[in-house]
Amino acid sequence: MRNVTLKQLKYFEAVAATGHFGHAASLCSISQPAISVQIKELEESFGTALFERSARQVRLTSFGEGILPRVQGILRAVDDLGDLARAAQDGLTGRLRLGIIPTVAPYLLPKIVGNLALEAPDLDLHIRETLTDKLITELQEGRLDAAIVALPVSEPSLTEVPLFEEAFVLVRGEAEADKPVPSMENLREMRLLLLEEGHCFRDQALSFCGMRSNLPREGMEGSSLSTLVQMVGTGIGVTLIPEMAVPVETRSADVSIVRFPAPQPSRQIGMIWRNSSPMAKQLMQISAVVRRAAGAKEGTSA
Amino acid sequence: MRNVTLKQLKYFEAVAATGHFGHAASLCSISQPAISVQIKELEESFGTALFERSARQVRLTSFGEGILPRVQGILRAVDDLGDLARAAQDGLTGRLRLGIIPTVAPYLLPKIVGNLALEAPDLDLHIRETLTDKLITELQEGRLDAAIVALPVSEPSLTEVPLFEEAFVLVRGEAEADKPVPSMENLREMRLLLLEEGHCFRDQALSFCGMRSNLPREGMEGSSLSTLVQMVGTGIGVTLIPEMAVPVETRSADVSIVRFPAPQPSRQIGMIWRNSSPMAKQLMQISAVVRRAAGAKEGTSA
DNA sequence: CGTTTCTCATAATTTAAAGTTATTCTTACA
DNA sequence: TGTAAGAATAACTTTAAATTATGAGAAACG
Repeated sequence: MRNVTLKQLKYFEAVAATGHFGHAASLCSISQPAISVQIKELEESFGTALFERSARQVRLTSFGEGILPRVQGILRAVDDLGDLARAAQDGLTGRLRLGIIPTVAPYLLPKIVGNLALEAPDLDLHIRETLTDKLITELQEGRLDAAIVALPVSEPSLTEVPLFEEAFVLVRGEAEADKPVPSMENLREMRLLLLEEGHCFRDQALSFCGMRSNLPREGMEGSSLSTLVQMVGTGIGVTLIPEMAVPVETRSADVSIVRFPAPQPSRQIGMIWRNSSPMAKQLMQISAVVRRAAGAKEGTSA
Repeated sequence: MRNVTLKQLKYFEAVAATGHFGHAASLCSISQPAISVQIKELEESFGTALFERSARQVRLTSFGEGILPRVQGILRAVDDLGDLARAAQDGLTGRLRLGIIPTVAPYLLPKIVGNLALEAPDLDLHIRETLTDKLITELQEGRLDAAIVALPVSEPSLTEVPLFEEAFVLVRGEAEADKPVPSMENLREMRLLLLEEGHCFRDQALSFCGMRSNLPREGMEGSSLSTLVQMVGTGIGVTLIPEMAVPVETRSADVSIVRFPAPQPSRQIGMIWRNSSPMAKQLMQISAVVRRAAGAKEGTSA
């Protein structure tokens, strides 16, 4: 037995609707024999007549009558697939699983969520905050759709798009507020508080200070920027934090902020996703939204 | 845009299930390129990717994930059509709209209904009782599937199948119970009570008595055999009824029954349906059930 | 009653779609 | 950096679905 096709079901519906092979044919924009043959094959597939043909009339058999609503349901369901597709492709809809590194998430997220809620209300946003390495793994395993990290990540299977440049500022005790900007040498002599191993910002800070990553002394690591700033407030040492974190983290700590003269230390934050991601176009749109949300200078294309 | 086909949906389901084009292909018993091409066309139809192909893995996109359950629903619905067909064709199932003439219905129906309930429990039986002319009209208009009437009807568009031969008996007053069987001449002199115009049995009775149909005198017509027998019981005249009606109609009336010597007057009851009816096979089966239900001598085939 | 008309079925042929094998391209992995 | 895995592409074949033309059966009509 040959298989049932959607075409046959469409023709069946048309004949049922018109009660006339010829009219059904023109309704389907094909010739009458084409309909006849396809209906016949459908009947052979079922092993039962769908229509009763008498000279002047074409009537549904009771079986045909029985399956008609089901057939209509099937055809409608198939059409709906197309509608879904149309809804899904243009505009930002559906689920977006976005990873963000911890040194960016708390400061950027409120803005992102707010902007996306406005500009992409149909987007179902899932956020995951963790270290860069983990984000990359999850991205490659298909458990995330995109991630916001510090560039570059230099994974050949991932596409990078810059979002904004983020300067680092020095956080020191409130007492030193009026002292001059320390030189590099000064900096190296200070007790620099760092994030734990794994945070990319830790490496970026070390790199700026021209230190090797195996330098750190005991008791000088914190698990978040917030902790570091609090530690600075107690006078243990100094630390670096990204510009973006300043308003939030220094609000309630006895610390002062120092901005370096140009060339300012900084890092580039960007968005990454699999090269193979079919959401690329949407992700590009989303990256633009995020960029605007960050209120930062436009990055150049990857 | 080319149309979506059921094949494509099947292949889509297979690839989604296996996460591998090659495996999906062998699952569908076709070659891998065939799957690739069909999936690609499906994606083009939708204007969106269904799968994300990276070198080692094939993953559903969120859109693909979204439509997968719907697609499975569609495929299942199509399979169900086939099941329905199988259920409908063999065995007596579905709706059967059966018409029966009034001079047969009350006596035959109880037996038919009982037997069909046993032998075709899945049959949804609709009964319509009315005059032959109306039954034939409704049959030809497709409002009935079959009818039980007196043969012949001689409609070229209808198939006739004999069910049984039914003798007529004379009903006269109880007082005349011991009188001899009346001759034809006697009969013509009696006041013959008849059914109203339109009943075929009226014509059959008249024909047996060798009378013209325009003979009847006022006040001698009844609307049912039951009425006629009651009238006979009051002594107004005599009547003819079919053998089958005897047990029911003479139970509570002061009448006596006379069976004629051979050649007995009789009529043939049969079943009719449209030549074009696709239920012909089933109707033939049903006619056999009805024949057995009537407990009558086997009729010969039409 | 034959004849015309309506309408579905069938036949012959063409066109289009779907499948096959062979090959290429990409990417991961040793 | 070469090898292997797996999807894509190409060239070609097979199969399915159209088309046009024709046939055949029943109703309708003069």
